[in-house]
Amino acid sequence: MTEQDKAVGLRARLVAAGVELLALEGIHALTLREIARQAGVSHGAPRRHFATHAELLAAIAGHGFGELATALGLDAPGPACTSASAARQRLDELARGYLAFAAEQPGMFELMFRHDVLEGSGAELRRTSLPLFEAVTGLVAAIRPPSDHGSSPGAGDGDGPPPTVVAAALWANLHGLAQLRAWGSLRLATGGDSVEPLLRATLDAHLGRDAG
Amino acid sequence: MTEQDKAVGLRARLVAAGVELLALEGIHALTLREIARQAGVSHGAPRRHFATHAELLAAIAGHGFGELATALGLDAPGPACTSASAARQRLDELARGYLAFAAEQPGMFELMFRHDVLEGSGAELRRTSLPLFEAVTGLVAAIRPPSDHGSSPGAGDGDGPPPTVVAAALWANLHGLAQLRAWGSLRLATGGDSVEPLLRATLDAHLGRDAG
DNA sequence: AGCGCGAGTAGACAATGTCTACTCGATCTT
DNA sequence: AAGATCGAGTAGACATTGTCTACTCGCGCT
Repeated sequence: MTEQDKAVGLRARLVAAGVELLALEGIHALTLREIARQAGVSHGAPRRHFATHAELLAAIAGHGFGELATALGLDAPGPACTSASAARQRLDELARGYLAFAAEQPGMFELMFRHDVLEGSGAELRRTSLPLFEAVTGLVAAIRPPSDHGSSPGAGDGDGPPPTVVAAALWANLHGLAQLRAWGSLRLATGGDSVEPLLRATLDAHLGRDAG
Repeated sequence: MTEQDKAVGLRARLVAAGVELLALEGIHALTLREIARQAGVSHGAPRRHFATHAELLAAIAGHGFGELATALGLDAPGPACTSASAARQRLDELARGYLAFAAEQPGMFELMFRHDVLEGSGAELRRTSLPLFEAVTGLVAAIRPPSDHGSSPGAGDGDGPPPTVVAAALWANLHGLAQLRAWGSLRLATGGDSVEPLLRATLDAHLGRDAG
């Protein structure tokens, strides 16, 4: 609405208006016309920058992925976390940050993983979550290094699955926790709505119980 | 459309039309008027049975929960699964059934966990998933019985979290796997789109690696 | 027989996404 | 420097949607 807003271009202004609207009113308020209204332009203006409504929503979701990456500290490369305990602690931070983001910005979190609304633009957005997954994989590998002591792979109670698999399973677990909490199922299941014991059980299950 | 359809009442016919439409066209086709069209009535007819569009969608989702319970064999009480290995095998079945349902009926799975569209009716629907959770909890308890050998709680590498927490974490993990696979993220993360290794890693992580 | 009422119909209304015609101001050409 | 060009935003039309409000019809009841 201000002069500075006008300077940044309508595209960014529309995304900003959508983000604000999403946080304030929820996902149902993200109509094309309402976003245009909030940005102070006519309902036909967004079409110059986004071919369709879904593209605008995808841009808003993209902003959310950027915010998530920032909240998790994935913008800067950061220290390598060589020691296992440091990696474990970093994974604790990442997991808590992920759940906190989902809890504090439920509308944005929901939009980010609504593939029906993102449609074609979903593929590119999915790539945005790749750095997060790679970071988790690296940390998992730091905790459980690929032991090269020559045993045959997959024989009995060996080293367990490779870090990629552990990281994906852990990520899915975190995502499920966030989703079910947003849905209110955890309150029903465990009585309280605290995710803390569930988060601890999840991390312990996938990464081992040794460190905290 | 047939005479028998008319006999079962419009309410059930609308739900059936919605289920069929959801499986065939996806969630975007579930408009009130399209469902009414599919059921062969005017667009005002559903209002006699469902006060609002969301209520009709909630009824369709409820049908989905029933189908899921049937697919998982939760309608009949079934044998108690006293032995740990039998319980573990049953959990394998449940997990695979859950993922299979999400994969085979993606539209229904998505609708079932879209709390924004279920609105007020969500609370009742959430209760529908309670039997599933209780079954998982019981099986987890059968695998890891509450050891009463008197050690102080939470002291070091003891018995781990109670079955309720393990069951909830495992359920969240399965749900996250289903969700991320539906979203297409697993293909990006692990290369292949097979959930089998992820499922195995998940079960092993939460239930221990001893049995298969 | 007359009446009431449940159930479905038809139309109206506001709101939405998309499309098209148009306007206006800046930039570029000759 | 005057006129053409084009990007960017406006305004209106159109089909579709959810909801609301008469209205109609058929069945059972007193």
